[in-house]
Amino acid sequence: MVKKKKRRKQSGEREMEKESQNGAYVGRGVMTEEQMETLRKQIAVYAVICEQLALLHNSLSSFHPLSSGMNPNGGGYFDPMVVASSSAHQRISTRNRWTPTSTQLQILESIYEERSGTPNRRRIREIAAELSEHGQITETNVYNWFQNRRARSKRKQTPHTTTTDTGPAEDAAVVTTDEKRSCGDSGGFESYEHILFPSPDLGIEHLLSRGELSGEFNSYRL
Amino acid sequence: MVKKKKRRKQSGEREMEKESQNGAYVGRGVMTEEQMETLRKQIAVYAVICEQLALLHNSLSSFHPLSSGMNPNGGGYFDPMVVASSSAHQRISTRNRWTPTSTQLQILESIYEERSGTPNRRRIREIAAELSEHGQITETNVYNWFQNRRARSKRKQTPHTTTTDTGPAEDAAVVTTDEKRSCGDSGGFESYEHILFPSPDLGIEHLLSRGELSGEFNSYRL
DNA sequence: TGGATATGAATGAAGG
DNA sequence: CCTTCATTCATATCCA
Repeated sequence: MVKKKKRRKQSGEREMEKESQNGAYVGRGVMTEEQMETLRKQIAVYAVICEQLALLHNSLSSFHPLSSGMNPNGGGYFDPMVVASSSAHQRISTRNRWTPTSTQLQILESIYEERSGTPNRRRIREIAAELSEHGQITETNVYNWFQNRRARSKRKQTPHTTTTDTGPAEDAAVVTTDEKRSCGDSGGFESYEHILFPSPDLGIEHLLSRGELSGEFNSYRL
Repeated sequence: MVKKKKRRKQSGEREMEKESQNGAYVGRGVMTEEQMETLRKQIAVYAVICEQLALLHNSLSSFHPLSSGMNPNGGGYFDPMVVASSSAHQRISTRNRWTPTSTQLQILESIYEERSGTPNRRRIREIAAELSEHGQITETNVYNWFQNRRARSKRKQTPHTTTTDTGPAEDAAVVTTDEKRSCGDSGGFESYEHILFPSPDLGIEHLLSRGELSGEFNSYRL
């Protein structure tokens, strides 16, 4: 998904091989200053965009006013009940529900896509190891995630319109039942090809606009 | 061969100007293929980072994906959402959520009472079929309704003493890091700090590779 | 008009 | 794997 502009390299990596416009001959493997400048610009642009996104993100994600504390592991929070009172009791520990970070989710999704079926134990281990780079996670989490993911995506049932729709303009619709939820992105390397050389002047809004990124999915169950 | 330099700069525009490490001398204004490759990687990294941030941002911001998942049923009333189906993508900012009609609600309640147990799938189907006579509804709706009904009635007995009440030991929690649903945010920003400014030199494989796949599935069981 | 509450839906985890 | 529960999110609705 994530349809990027079809524009491919606007800084021809190609032409750099064929000629040298600054006069000095350069063999394959070098590029002109101009070309280099273009690349530099692109990097700068990305840097800026990243920065902006980061700022934007920060401003948007405000912390919750009356939230209770979280445990340092980042995986859960304090339990609302039993706090004071009781004797030496394991403070935290109560209910720590793991929540994947967006990065983790993306990775999980991409893995999920490449092959159906729940990964075996070894694979789970690997995945967990990899994901731990992006946040707190355990093998059980990974296991559960795949179980749930699979089970839930399987409910695609026809929303059996149940007739009586009174639907005057009810278009065919027919839920596509793509069930691939957001971020599907092919976690492959090839996926970055499209975005390798986008127009440097694209702005933040451009990046954010492809927001709906959902392949779609909803209504699971039965 | 990628030596992991500890470099931190966000755009290595400098070094590409200074030397040619592949031996071939190149005048100012050109760069070796290797250097160019480095730049290209950096760009790719930024592209990916931007993408990640964008995704992250989307997941955090209030509106979320869900494009056409739910079948257009507005229950008793219509929900103001886009119409023109011809246009491919438009902003579906409002999620339409099912709302039982009063008739449906009555039926649901009565069913709920007669058998507090959980209706199984078959039962759900029947109920949905019946209720569809009184308005749009899906099995999922019925399922969710019972789920929620049961869960909430059960929770009625536990007056959540959360906040609001001068919680004596409440605020003791002290925020260490906020995680929760918001994935990162506030202090959590550090959680994806590693993808924000990874070492440009090797960030790519870290960010993009995961297509190694392998294996077959066997028993996993944790 | 903004907060409090009700409620549909999403999802991690537990049981079987 | 499938079902169920518990918790949480996002909205709709209400009220002052």
